[in-house]
Order: sequence, then C-alpha cells, then structure tokens
Amino acid sequence: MHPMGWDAFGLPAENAAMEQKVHPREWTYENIAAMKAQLKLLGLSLDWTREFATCDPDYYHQQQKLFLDFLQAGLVERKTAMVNWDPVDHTVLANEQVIDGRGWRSGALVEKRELSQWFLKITAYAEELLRAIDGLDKWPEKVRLMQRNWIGRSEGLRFSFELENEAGTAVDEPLMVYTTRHDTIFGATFCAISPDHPLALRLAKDDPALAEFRRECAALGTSEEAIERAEKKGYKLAFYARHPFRAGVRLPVYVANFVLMSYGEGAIFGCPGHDQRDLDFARAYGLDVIPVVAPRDADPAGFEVGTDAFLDTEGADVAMINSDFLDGLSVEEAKSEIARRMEAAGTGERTVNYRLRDWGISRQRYWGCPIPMIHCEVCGTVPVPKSDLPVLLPDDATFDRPGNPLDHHPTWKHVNCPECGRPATRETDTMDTFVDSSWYFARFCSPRAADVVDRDAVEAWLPVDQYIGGVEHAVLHLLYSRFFSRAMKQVGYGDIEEPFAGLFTQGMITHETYRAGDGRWLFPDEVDRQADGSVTERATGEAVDVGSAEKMSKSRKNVVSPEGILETYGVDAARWFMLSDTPPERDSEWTEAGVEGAWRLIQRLWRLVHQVAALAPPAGTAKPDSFGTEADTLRRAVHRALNSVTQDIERLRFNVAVAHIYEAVNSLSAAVPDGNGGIAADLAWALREAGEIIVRISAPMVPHLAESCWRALGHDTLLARQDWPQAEPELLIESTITIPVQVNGKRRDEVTIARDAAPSDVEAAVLELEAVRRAIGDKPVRKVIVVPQRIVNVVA
RNA sequence: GCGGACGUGGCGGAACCGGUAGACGCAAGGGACUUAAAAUCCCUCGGGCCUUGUCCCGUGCGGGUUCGACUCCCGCCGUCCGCACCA
Repeated sequence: MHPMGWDAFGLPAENAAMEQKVHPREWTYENIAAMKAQLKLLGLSLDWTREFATCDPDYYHQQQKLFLDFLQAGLVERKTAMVNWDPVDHTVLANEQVIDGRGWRSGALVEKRELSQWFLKITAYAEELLRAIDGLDKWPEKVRLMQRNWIGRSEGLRFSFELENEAGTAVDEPLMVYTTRHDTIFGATFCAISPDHPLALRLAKDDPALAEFRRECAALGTSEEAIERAEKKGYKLAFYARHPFRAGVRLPVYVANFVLMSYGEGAIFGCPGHDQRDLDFARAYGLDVIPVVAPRDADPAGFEVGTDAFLDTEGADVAMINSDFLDGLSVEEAKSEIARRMEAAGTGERTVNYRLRDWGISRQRYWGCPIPMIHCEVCGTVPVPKSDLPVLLPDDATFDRPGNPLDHHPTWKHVNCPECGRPATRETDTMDTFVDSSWYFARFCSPRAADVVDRDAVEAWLPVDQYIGGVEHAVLHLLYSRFFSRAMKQVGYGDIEEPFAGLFTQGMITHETYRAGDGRWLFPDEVDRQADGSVTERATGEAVDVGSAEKMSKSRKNVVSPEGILETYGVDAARWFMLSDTPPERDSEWTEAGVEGAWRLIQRLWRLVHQVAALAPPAGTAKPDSFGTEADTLRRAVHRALNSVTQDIERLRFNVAVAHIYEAVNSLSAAVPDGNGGIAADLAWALREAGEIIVRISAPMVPHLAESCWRALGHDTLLARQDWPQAEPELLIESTITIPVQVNGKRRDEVTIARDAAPSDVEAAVLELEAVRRAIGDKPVRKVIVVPQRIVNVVA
C-alpha cells in the first residue's frame, strides 16, 4: 500500500487568507489540486483511492472522537502553564517548535506567557517511548539517539532541606531539590531556586529588588541566550538551608537565573567542585569550593579545583574525599549510601526525571481541528457529547485582525451546556497540526471507516514497513506518532505500539544560488554558464556571484520549475537524475548538466533497444543449448548487474543501482555488432535477454521509457506486471578468476587461476611469476598469505 | 559546552567482513564523422619524474595494530547536524 494524502491544516492557509483575502479552505483545496496534478505527472504508483486531507470534516471528526477517548482515559489535561508565545503568529508553540529561541515557522523571538492550555500527557509514556527505541532496529541510529536525548531520562534523588532564617530559627517550610549527584552532598556550599519557583514568587511580593531581579531573568529568558548564557546571576535570600549531614553548617539560598522551574523541583543544591555552572556561580559570588571527588591516587589535602569543575567520574578511578562517612567510596557507592540514609530518614526518595514535557496542543487559530470542549460557568469544562460531533469550523470567519477568528466570531462559540442546558461557550482553541499528522497512517488503513479506525485493518496493515521523511521530523512528528499509536492502543483502536517499523530519512534537492553585482537574486534560467565556467546574467552579460547549493527557496530564487523540466526532458530524465548521483539520505544538487546526462542515457537506451529488436529473435524464442564466448561474456555481465541492482534497490542504494545499470548498458552496447553482416543465433538470443533485463531493472527509475522499450522488444503486455527477473546463479560464478599478487603488501602482478584452486597451487603459481621473483630478489620467502579468491601476499 | 556524523580526483560519488583505491556518472582535453555545427562514436583523464617504469607518492594531519588499513585503535585539525544552563 502506498497511499497519499494532505497534511492541510495550519498557518500558511490562514496567512494566505489574511494576505490575499481568500478563504483558507478554498486556498487549501486549490493547492491540493495543483500538487496532485504535479504528483500524477511523476508517474508514482500511488493508491489515490485512500486519499484524504486532514482538513476534511470527516477526518477531523474522527480526530475529535479520539481526543474525547484520550480525555476519558486520562491522557488529556488542562492546566496553566508557562508557554512559548509567538508574537507574530499569535499562537502557542511547543518546546520542540522553538528553535534558537525563535518560532519554527515565523522566526519571531518567542516570549514566555502563562496561559490555560490543553495538554496531551506524553510523559505518561516517557519510559515506554524510551525503552522501545531499542527495538527500532530499522531506524537510523542518529534518529534513535536524538529521541533518547530528547526524552532525557535521569535517575536521581529528591530530598528536602530544612530552612532557617538569619537568626537561626527554623522556618516551617522545607526546600525540595532534585539532584543526580547526591554523592557530592558534602561539597554543597549553596542552594539555588528558579526565578519562577513558588517561594521566589511569594517573596517577590514584599521585595521590590527581588521582583526586579525576576523581571530581568524573564527578559533574558529565551532571547540572546547564546550571549547571556555565560553570565550566572543570583539574588541572595534571607534564608539558609541546613546541611543534612553536617550539623551546624548552613548554606546560603539564592534565586538564580540558571535554575529552570520546569525541570525537577525548580531548586538545587550547588556543588561548585563538580558542576561547571555551580562553579561559575560560586566564583562570581565568592562562595566556598569543596572538592569531594578526586582521582584515587591524588592527595586529598592537596586536591584543588581551579576554573574547571572536576567531572571525570565515568570510567576513571576516583574516590570520595572530604565527605565524612563517604570517604574512600566510589561515586556509585556514595550515591547509594546517601539515598539509603535519606530514604531511611524519610527526607528523600530516589526518583526518575525526564527532560520530555507534556505536549501542549492548544493553538489560538482558525485553520485547525476544533477542540471539542465547552466551558460552562456551572458545570465547568465539559466534553461535547460524541453524538454532537463533529464540531465544524464556521465558514464565515473573518481574518482581518490579529488573534483567533473563532474567538471573534459573533455566534460560533455560543452554545448551551450539554449537561445543564444553560448558555455556555465553546473552547475556541484548535489543535496543533502535529496532532493531525500523528495518526493519519492509521486512518489510511481504513480511510472511509465510520469509526476512528477499523481495528482489523489497522492490525492487518500496520506498522508501516518503510516510512520515508526528512530528519527534521526526528523528534517532533516521529515521537508524537509513537505516543499516539500507544495511546490509541490504550483506548482500544488496535494492538499497534510502534507505528513505523522501518525509517529512512531522505535528503533534499538543492540548487546553487546566483546573485547579481547589485545584490539581486537571480533564477537559474536568468543566467548563462560560459565555456570557461564563469556565470553571467543573461539580460546584462554581467558576471554573477555563484553561491553554494542550498535548499531551494523562493526568496533566494534557487528553484527550478517542475513543469519546465518535464516539458524539456520528460519525467523519466528527472527521475533518473534525482536517483543517479547522490545517496538518497544526502542532499542532492540539481544541475542542468546532470539532467542532460540523464536525458542522454534515455536516448541511448532507446536507440540500443531498437538495435537489439532489429537483430534479436522474436520474444519467447527458446534459449539455445549453449553460448559462444561473446554471448557468454554479455550474459555474465548482465546477470551480474541484475544481481547487484536487485540488492541495491532493496538497500535503497539507488545511486549504486544506477551505476550498475550503466555497466549493463555499456556491456550490451559493446556486444551489439556494428557491421550489417550476419549474427550468430546464440548472440542474438543473448542480446534480447540483455535488452529485456536492462529494461526491466531500469523500470523503477524510468517507468515510461521502460514500457515503450518493452513494446519495442515485441511485447504487448505491461512491463510493470512482469515478474522481477532472477539472475542465473551459474552466471555469477567465474570458473577462472584474476586476483592481485602483492609482495610485502605492494601490488606487483596478478594471477589468473581456477576459482577453486588449492592455496598450495596458488602459492606455487605466484612464486613462478617473473615480477614476483624480481620483487623478492635474494631475500628468503618468509610466508605466503593466500586469501582464496581475493588476494595473495608474499612476505619476504 | 555536551552528544553524534562525516572528511576519497576538477565535481557527485564507488570500494561487501581489513584484501587491486577512484566503479559509474558529470565536467575537461584530444580524435573520428560533417562543408560546418548539433547529435553520435573512439581515446585520455589523482599527483610526480627531461629516470615514462615490472617506478615512486597518494583516501584531512600525526602516530599505532597488521603480511596487508579509505576501512580497526589513539591523538589532532576541519566541516556538518542535534541539544542548549535538564542539576
């Protein structure tokens, strides 16, 4: 099954609506029609009977049902949270959608805002999503690693410090911290809490200086963090934390800009000796640095930490120092001992933390799937009953002002509460479009099912055998989809955990850029390449600056129009070129010369097939009993190529497959007699065989040409329906082989010998060789290494 | 800063488990055909040497392991990607 559909909700449609005064739906379906027409020209074997768009009411109807199922299963949560606010798109972004502090689509600097949001509880599956990565053995290691890092599991200890005020009086509120380095507790010299920590919030109310410090931190927040990162800043509170194991020792407590509220407890203890951030902070504020881990052979008294924290604990032979009852223990032993004591005392517990956060899906936009919830003053937030679904988008929205058109709409949000019947309002947020793309593959299994999916169809088809996409989806789409398939299983939509068994991340087609002297970008068809390799602007004849190959983009004009290529060279030339040069996982540069090369191959193959058709016996002629040397040589070359191409395609090494097809074509060219004399029957038969095999194995790349060639060879069937040919095993094995001969590792000659010759015979033959004897000279032969069918090396 | 990948001719790239480095294509140069051009076909195409060979050097740099290293190990240099103070 090779279906195609459209991920069609999202901002571009809405932006077009604002800029061009066209309704998002109209704009979207027009684009779909245009893209579908282009795709059809490419001759891809797509199953269009399963086509749908995520903005089809039927699709988002099912998605709303799914949302309600997740809600019931406890996988949906509404909570206030600090969110990433995109001030240009006027919407909320997930962490994953913020790149270098900027919105992934708008590029605007993202602000922090506190909003009430809908969340999918992906963290409920954090452990499972991490564990199951091990089983994804047909995924690129790179993507698996990125997901592991993204989930970011850590094992640590959660424990509380008792606080006291300046005078030493206990304060009736413990400070909870999280650490993975509880072994370093004796090196603790301060505590720090996040500017967003509840304690900081409360204290700031009566402390204008602290309030100001918090504002500074918020402003630094996401912007220019690259510059500000180095600077560690803190605000000292009038509290002290009592050291849990050192009676009478108290640690100053700071509000510090480098402590994140969203991870762990939003509070830490600082151990400057063994954490670079803590060390930077300690140096800035004149705090003590107590080393507590040192190489086992170092002198504890003389061991000091300078400007670099001592972090070398993994694998190295280190031991605890300056740590009372921990002295001499390894890091691991010390961790266990501290955890044991704290758990026994009831002041701490071992916990596991994840970097992964819950997935905020609320977007303040029109062109998305409405979240089927209703806010009632009396009943609270209640789900729309399934029988009332779908919650359809209103057609008559307006797009002439910023903010959410659903919220602006005069009537749409006003409904009666499904529980008490009183006037209430709809949720006006729509879902993140990553929700739409998190389960479409399941819908493809039964695209017209009345329910979310047909369970049997899902179990019959999924997981997807070979999923293909760009690396840009390595953590976003691919992690969400893995979560969705598990969540769908939990609420009863089939037994699938992993949606994609095999993953392949393909590269992009790039093109070099052209820039005129005055800075204008030029389209590729606005420039000429001169014989000396320089490039000039066609209109002016002026020299043009040629930039490196980059992702095609309208702004840099380094684009080529598919229509133009198809008109000039045809789709097969375009397909052949895209596959021929570069491995599919890498970016591939589109060049005029490259397409012309592909076009030449197509002409050449066409001519060759017609020559063969004129010489060869009719299709289906019985295979001769024996073949002469010429015919045999051709057959061996073609069958070897067939064998290679078959493997290359299986392994998605299309550029290598193309190279092997070229080799077969070259062999066939060489075998076609150029005179117009007679031709031996066995060679004629071999020519046909070679022509048919070459046509068949090139069909995946150049299907239209291949069908025409198939007809030219006298067939009236569809080549696409022919079985893939099988190489004859005996043609892949040579009875005599030529292997290189080395003397002391340097190639001196080669020897042609029976393939299965005994090593002793090979050795004898090699020592007879003139070149070998000369290379050995008068040195004694110490050893002869014979690697059967590979190489011989004489050591003298 | 942490993690990862990669570095091969003028270019894109081949080279299986450590066994002839540069397959195949592009570009370039030369030749044939042609009145001429296009197309096509043939030849050359990593570097060096007034030594042209049965030669020497060569897969980012420096070491190492091995009979043998583009491939494995150690240390550098460079490029690209991911993460971004995750305690």
